[in-house]
Amino acid sequence: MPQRNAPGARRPTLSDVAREVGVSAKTVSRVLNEEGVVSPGTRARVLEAVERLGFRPNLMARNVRVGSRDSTVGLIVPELGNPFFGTVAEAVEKALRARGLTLVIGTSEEDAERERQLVRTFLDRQTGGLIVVPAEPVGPHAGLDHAYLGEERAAGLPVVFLDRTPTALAADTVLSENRDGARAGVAHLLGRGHRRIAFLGDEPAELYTRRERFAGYREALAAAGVPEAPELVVSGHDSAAAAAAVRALLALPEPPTALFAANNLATVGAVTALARAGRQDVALVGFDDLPMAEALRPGLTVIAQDPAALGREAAALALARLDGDEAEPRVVRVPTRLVARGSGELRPG
Amino acid sequence: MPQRNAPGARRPTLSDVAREVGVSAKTVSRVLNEEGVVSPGTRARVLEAVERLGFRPNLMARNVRVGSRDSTVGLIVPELGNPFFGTVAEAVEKALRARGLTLVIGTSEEDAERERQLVRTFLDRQTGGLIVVPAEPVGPHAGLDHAYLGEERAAGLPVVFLDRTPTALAADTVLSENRDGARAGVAHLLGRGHRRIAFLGDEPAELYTRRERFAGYREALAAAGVPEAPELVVSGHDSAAAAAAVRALLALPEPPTALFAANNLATVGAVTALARAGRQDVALVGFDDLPMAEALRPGLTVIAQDPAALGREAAALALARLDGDEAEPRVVRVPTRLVARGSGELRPG
DNA sequence: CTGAAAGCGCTAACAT
DNA sequence: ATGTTAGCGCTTTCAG
Repeated sequence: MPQRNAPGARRPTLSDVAREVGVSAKTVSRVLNEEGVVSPGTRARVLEAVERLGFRPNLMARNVRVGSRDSTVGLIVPELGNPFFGTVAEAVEKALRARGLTLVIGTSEEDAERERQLVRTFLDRQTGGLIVVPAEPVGPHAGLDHAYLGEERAAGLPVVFLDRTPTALAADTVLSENRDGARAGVAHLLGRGHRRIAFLGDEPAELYTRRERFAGYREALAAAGVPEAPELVVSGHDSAAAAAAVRALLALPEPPTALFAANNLATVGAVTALARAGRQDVALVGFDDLPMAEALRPGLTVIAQDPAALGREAAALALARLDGDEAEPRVVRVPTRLVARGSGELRPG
Repeated sequence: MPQRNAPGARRPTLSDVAREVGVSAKTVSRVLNEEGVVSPGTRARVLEAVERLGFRPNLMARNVRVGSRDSTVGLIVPELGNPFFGTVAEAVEKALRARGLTLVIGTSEEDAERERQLVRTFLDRQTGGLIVVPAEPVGPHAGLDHAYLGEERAAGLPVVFLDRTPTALAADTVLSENRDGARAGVAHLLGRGHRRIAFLGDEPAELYTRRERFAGYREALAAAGVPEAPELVVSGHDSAAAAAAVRALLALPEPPTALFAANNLATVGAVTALARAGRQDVALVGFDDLPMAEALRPGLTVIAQDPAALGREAAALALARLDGDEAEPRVVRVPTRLVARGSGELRPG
C-alpha cells in the first residue's frame, strides 16, 4: 500500500527511492528498466521502496534525457461525434495501446488552419507520429496541399494521411475504395432497371471523397451507356439539406427513380424525405452503413465502409515507420462492401 | 521560410537559436515566453532566428524544468465508435483546445483493469487532469469503487467522473438525468393508456445507467398505480439480443402494448424486431436519440440525452480544478429531453 | 536589460 | 554489481 501523500505533496522521484534504499539513482533506474544486471537483493529492496513510496517514473523527464520523441501518436479528425471517425479513432487507439503507445487527439472541424495549429501543438509536445484526416482548404485554392508537413516527414516523423489524400505531399495514405464502391452501388441500381439515378453528394463538391464517389457514379453510368443528367446531381451539407434536395428532385418534371446517397448524412436525409413523401417506390443506395439500416422498411441497401480497418491500417503504417521502415510511401486501399437489404430493389412504377 | 532540415536532422534547440543570434539561451527563452523586458533589437533578431531555423520549443523539456504537469487532460471512455461517447469526446476536446490544452484519450472497453492501466499510463506521462467514464468491475464486487483514484485526487490531480458515479470516491461527477428521463418516458406511455409496458435494458444489470433508468421506470409505474410485471423486464447486450428479447416479449400470453428501451442499442433492436414482426401497434420510447429517429415511420419518440453538454461540463469541472478551485466535489446533472415523434402515441388494439 | 550557473527527473557513458 | 559525472532542453535564481 503506497504511503498516502499529503495533498499537493511532490511525487517521489528516482532519487527519493535511491536515498530510501541507500543506493544510487542509476541503480534504481536499472531495476526499473531491467537494464544490465542488478543483484537480487538490491533489486528486491528497490522494488519494495518503489511500492512503498508509490513511485512512478516521470515519462517526460525520461524522454527528454533519452532524446526520443514522446510515446504518443497524434490523430487529427474533422469530428468525433460522427461514428465513422469515432470508429476510426477507436481502432487507432487499440492498435497503439497494443504497442504501449498513447493516442493524442484533436478535431480540426474541417478547418485547415485549425489543423495546422493542432499539428504544431502535437509536434511541440514531441508526438512520435501523426495520423491526419486532412482538412480541405476552402476558397480559391481548393484541393489538398499539406506541403507544410513535408519537412516533418523529412525529419523522420511518421505521417499518415487517412480517408483523403493531399495532392502535394507523398506520404503514407489509407483510403476507402470510394470510387469502386460508388460504382458498385450505382451498378446495383442500374441492374434493377433504373436509368434516372440521382447523385446526392456532400458539400463542398471539392471534397476528396465526394469527388471520388461522383467519379464512380459517372463511371457506372458510362459503362451502362446511360447518359448523365446534370439536374439529377445535387448536394446537401447536412441531412436536412439533403432531405430538401430530395424533395426538389422528386418534384422534377422527369424525377429520378432511384437515389445514390454519397455519404451517411445524405442517406439519412434521403430516407427521411422518402418516408415523409410516402414514396416507397423510389430506390435508394447509400454510401456508408448506418446502425438503423436493417430496421428500416425496406431495409437500407448500402455500400459499407470499414472505418475500423482504416484506423488499423493507418496505425500499422505509423508503427512500421516508427520501427524504422524507410521504404517509399505506401497507399493502402480498404475495400467497401455492398450490403443489399432491399431499398435498392425497388422498381419504378 | 524555415531552413530545410536534412532528413533525420536534430531539431534546433534554444541554444542553437541563442548561438545563432549571439545571445544567451535565457534571453531567447525570455523572448519566447514574453517574460521580463528584452530590448526591441535583440527581440527582433531572436524572432528572426527562430523563424529562420524553424525552432519550436520542446514542451516536454519545459515541463520537466517547470515541474508542472503536462498541459493535457486524459479522457477514458469505454469506446469511441458509439456516437454517444464520440460526441462526449468531441465536446471535451473542444473545451480543452479553447484553453490551450490537449486531449489524450484511451478506451477501457468496459474493463476495469484496462482502465487502471490507462490511468497509470496517463499519470506517468504527467497528464494534468483525468476525465473517466468508470468501467464497471465485473464479478462479485459489482458496483463502482475506484478508490484507487483517491490518492491522485488527494495529490491535487483533477479527477472528473462522467456518465456513471463510483460509490467509494467522492469526486466531481457529471451525469445525465437518467432517472428523471426514464420516468418521463414511461409516463409518456402511461399517459397514452398503456398499462403493460416492458423495460428493455442493458447488460449487466448492475450498470449504473441501467439501474437508474430502471428506477425511473419503476417510479413512473408506481406513481400511476400500475403494478410491475417481472416478465416484462428483459435485457440484451447488443441490438440483436435486444431484438430477440422483444420477439420473446411479443410471444408472451399477455404481451406488452408498449416498450421502453433503456439505451440506444436496445432501441435499435426494438425497432428492428417490431419492423420485422410488422407490429405497428406496439408503442416504443427509447432512451438516447438516434440520427434515424425522424426517418422512421412512425417517428421514434425518445428521451434525448445531451452528450455534448456532458463533455463540456466535465471539461469545465476539470479546468476549474486546474485553476485552483478547491471546493467540495460537485455533481452536475444534465437534463434529458423528451422528443415526441409518434412511436409513443400508438394505442393498443 | 542580459547572462552564468544550477537544476528539473532521468539516463548515457564512463568509471570502479 | 554499483556509482559518478555529465547532460537532455529548458527555466529558475541570482548577478551584473
